Amino acid sequence: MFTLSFPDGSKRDYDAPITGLELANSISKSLAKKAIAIKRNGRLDDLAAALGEDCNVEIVTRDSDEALELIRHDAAHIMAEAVQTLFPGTQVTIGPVIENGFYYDFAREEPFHLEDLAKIEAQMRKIVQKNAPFTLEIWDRDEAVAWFKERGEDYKAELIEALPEGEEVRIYRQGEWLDLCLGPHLPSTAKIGTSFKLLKLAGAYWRGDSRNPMLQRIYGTAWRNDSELKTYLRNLEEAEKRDHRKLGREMDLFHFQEEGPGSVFWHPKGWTLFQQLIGYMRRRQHGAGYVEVNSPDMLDKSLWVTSGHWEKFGENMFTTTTPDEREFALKPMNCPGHVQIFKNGLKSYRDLPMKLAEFGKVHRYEPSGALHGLMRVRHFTQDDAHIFCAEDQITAECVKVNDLIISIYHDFGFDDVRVKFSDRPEKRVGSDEVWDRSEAALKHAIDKAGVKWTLNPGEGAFYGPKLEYVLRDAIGRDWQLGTLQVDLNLPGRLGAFFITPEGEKHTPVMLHQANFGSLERFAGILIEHHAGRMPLWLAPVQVVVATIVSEADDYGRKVLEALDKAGIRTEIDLRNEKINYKVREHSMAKVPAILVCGMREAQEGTISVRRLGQKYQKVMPLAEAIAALVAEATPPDLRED
RNA sequence: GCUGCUGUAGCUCAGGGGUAGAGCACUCCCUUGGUAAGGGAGAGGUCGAGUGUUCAAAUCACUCCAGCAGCACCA
Repeated sequence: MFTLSFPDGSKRDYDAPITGLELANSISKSLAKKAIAIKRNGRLDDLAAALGEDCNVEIVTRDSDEALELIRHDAAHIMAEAVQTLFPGTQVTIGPVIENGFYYDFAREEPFHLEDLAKIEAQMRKIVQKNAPFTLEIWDRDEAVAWFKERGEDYKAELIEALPEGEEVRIYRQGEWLDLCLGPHLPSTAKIGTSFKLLKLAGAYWRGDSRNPMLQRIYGTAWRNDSELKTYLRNLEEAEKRDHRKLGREMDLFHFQEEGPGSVFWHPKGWTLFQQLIGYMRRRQHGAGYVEVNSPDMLDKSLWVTSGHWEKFGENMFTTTTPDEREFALKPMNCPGHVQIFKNGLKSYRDLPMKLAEFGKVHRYEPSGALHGLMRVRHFTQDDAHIFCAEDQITAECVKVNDLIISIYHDFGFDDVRVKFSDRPEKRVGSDEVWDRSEAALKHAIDKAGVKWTLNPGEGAFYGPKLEYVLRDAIGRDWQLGTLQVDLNLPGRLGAFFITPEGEKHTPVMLHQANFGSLERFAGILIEHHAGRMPLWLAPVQVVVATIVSEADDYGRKVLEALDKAGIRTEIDLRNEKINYKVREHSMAKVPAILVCGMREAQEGTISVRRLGQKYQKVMPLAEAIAALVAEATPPDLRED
């Protein structure tokens, strides 16, 4: 006898094993109809799975969140069957569920074409209509390998061979077709519904390793119903409108051109935004005890060899040979330069922690396929800083850095920052003992700071473990912004030391930190976050004064002058156009405030304020309007409240 | 870097073996109009670059460059 416990707290005893479907049926016919899987002690399983022991059990219906995962998983299987039906000889590899959808990687000589997606989708709909049941079979490992090999499915055979010893070989059959799979699955193909769509084609390396052959990946999305699918597709379209590359062009912020791949041409408006970011960061750094420095853009190659950068990143550095045949490299980082500044002149323990900050333009020859608007460029400005300290100061300094970064992001409206902890990579400098210490120190610090983090194994910098502060762009892609790294290696390699109270030479620890990270990338993220509608303090043009009739132009100029004096970035529109036209144009240009004046305002000394996104305007005395704008345009770190 | 796709006017895009088209933007003229497009006229392109096929290439083929999506990479 065994007992099943249900979500509502009730319990029932059973003498013989019972399947999920039987259980659902025993509760109610309607539940059985909606049931698509069970959850046993919190883990999903097939509806056909037998329950024979004490456990908590829950019937999963199609309305649940778990259903989405199952639908997408099944859709991947169905897509694989469809592809193999239409393109015999194609090998299947893996096909997992991802956020908002699924993909499957195929091995096939001939490339798929975009037009093929519609055919595959049509075939999928046929398979759905057949309503073939998904059934689980446990196969003998050797037989399974032989079976797949016989059919030319070398990748699947490899996957089975790679299964840990003692693990079952689970095969799910759907009609004629079958696949190796952990499951669980829906009861049958029709249960996935018809709300799916194949979206894109791409290449992807077998097992994620660029030394392996490239497979062909087909991405799809699947939802519970058409309205969910429609909403998702519409959101995708909306997100594309926020793309900073598109907005950058429309708002005249920056551009790229063929001669400078991965290099930004900042236009006056974009550069204004950029300068606001720098100004803000300078204030924050100053307030936190940093001093700003500037180090050379180009340094002798030997320095990069000593630091270890050459060994790891030599191929990604821009170099130049001078007429006297010295080889120089454009700096890909500021740290070696900052170490030189630290080394210049004897440093005492009294100087620690020493915090050097720089807005340095760094140059990295990024692979062509990695370039992406402002997010990934070959020349970018790092707001990076290096804290030289003693080992017993690491924790306290890291906690301060973390607090600073979080507070900075908060000022920009980013409250959902994710933090990843990346530990030692394969290719690294320094002994394991040093790595043990630096990883432990950083971990200790973030835990002390009370930050939630996830582990990113093996993704640390070559000289030390790192925290990555990650934000998401409009289309859901993640980008690293800030970082904090504990480095017990470079200072020693570059010969930095300080004098201890005992009068001994000691190697300092270096904390690498970047708050914005890349200013270019941060600007890109900001633009997407606000869909171009920047908060007043950041907007390149904060106010446009627009006159209704040319008799009001003189008054308009006075308004401009007053705003200028108040430090508001203002433009004036005296063109011979109707006010509708001017309002439309500046609204589309995402100017936060349009100050309109006609003869009425000129006579009364007022102004009509129209804020971006609002349908109505407010007429108020000029001085009052300016005061309100000045208050709002104050950067968050300078506000009184 | 790899796979697939794309490259025509400032922007968005149509066209397609017989030496180029639309809308918006731009310039000029008329219009002085009260909160998201007043009217008219005009100007603007070696069709990404190179090579080849052809009587003829923006159109076809190849190479390169750049961009887009994804993968790999990201100090």
